[in-house]
Amino acid sequence: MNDKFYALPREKQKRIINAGFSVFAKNTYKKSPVNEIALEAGISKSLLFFYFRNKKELYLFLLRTVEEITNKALKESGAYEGEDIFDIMYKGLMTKARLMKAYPDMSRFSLKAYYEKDPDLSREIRKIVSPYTRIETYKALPPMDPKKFKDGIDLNMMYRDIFLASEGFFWKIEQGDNFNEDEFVSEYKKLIDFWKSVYLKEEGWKCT
Amino acid sequence: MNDKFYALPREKQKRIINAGFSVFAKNTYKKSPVNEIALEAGISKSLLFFYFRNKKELYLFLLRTVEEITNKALKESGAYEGEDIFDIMYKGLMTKARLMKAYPDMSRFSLKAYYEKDPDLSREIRKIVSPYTRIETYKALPPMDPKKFKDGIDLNMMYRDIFLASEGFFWKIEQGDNFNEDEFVSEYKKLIDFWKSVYLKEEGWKCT
DNA sequence: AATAGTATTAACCGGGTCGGTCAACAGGCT
DNA sequence: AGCCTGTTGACCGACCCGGTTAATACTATT
Repeated sequence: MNDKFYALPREKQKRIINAGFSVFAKNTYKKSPVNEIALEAGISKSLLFFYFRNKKELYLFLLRTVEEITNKALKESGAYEGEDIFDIMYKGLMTKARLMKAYPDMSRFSLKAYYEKDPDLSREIRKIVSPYTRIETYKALPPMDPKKFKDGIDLNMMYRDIFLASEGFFWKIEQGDNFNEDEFVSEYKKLIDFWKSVYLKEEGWKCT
Repeated sequence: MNDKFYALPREKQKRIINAGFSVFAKNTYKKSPVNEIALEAGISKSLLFFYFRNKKELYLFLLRTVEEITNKALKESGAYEGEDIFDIMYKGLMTKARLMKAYPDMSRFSLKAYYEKDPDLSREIRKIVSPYTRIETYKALPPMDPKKFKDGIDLNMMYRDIFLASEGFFWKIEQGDNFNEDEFVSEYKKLIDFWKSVYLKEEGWKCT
């Protein structure tokens, strides 16, 4: 790929990247017209081929970009160091919301990439996509202090419930094209507070 | 469309229908090759064009078929007449499982149809797809007796939690192509039982 | 204003795909 | 053989798509 791309104003880079996410998220790799990406980015197809040698290079660049963006966001949010499970979830939510605002089609793109079947690509895709991204997260639940939770609660099932509801929540948002960040966050906060009230012994602090 | 189609053995009809669901679920209407459908159904493209005048007719037929199938299934399951919410959910689950086994790609197809943008189609799609199918179901929660639930539970939030988790559950299953019906049902039963244990006052009967 | 250098595009090419048609074929029945 | 019904391979014209290239617009420098 042409290094000139990095010299572009960030604004324009993002427009191109998002256009790529959008088109590749909608169609298979093979059925995603480069022209459509260029159009959506507001540039000509020729220029796109000036920055990226060919379609494949563009695609793989986008895939690497996903990794880069998410890793950076996760590190910045401090989502890894968690004391209590609800805190972790809240942090995760905020980063996800920020990401969805900046790159609306990124997650759908990466999901589609994960299931891409094109023989030219699948090998290289699996080389780039970090395996843990799509792992069944609920199996790696963080250590929790059982004393904090109400008696008789099956913690594994609790985590499963929370995890599934979160997935459903994000999924519904990714479906509709109307994405109001504030509403999104406050709705999810309500959910977290509800879970706290149901599962936690002491109805203590609410998340800020 | 040609009435001869209905004279076909049910087996063959289903193969064609499912092939249509599968291909149209993967791609946009415009980018769904009729040939691929024929191939997947094990017949020739020519024959497909013998039964259906053109691509559009085939598509709309499939859409009407979705309505027909789901309506029939819902009526048969008695999912409408519900005493308690968990019972309703359980019935709904079983019908959904049955449907997913018989028509694996149907729900993804109908979802995609809902968001189809093709100018030739969107008008006629909206004419066929019954509006209530995609309504936010959790707003139409059935009348519940508050006494049965533990004190202090926010019933609306409870229903929201359950609804979202179910969506997430179905969504995860629709993603992966491995669909084990038994495992599916038993997993969901576990969830329902968990919810009962958490939300209900008397830990009574488990669902059969 | 002329030049030079860079960013950007319109026009084009060859190969492939797709919706749709049609003449032909296969197989059972009389 | 002749007929009917179900089925297909081969074909067509239009369009699409990845990629190239020659030309244009833009900007800065002299």
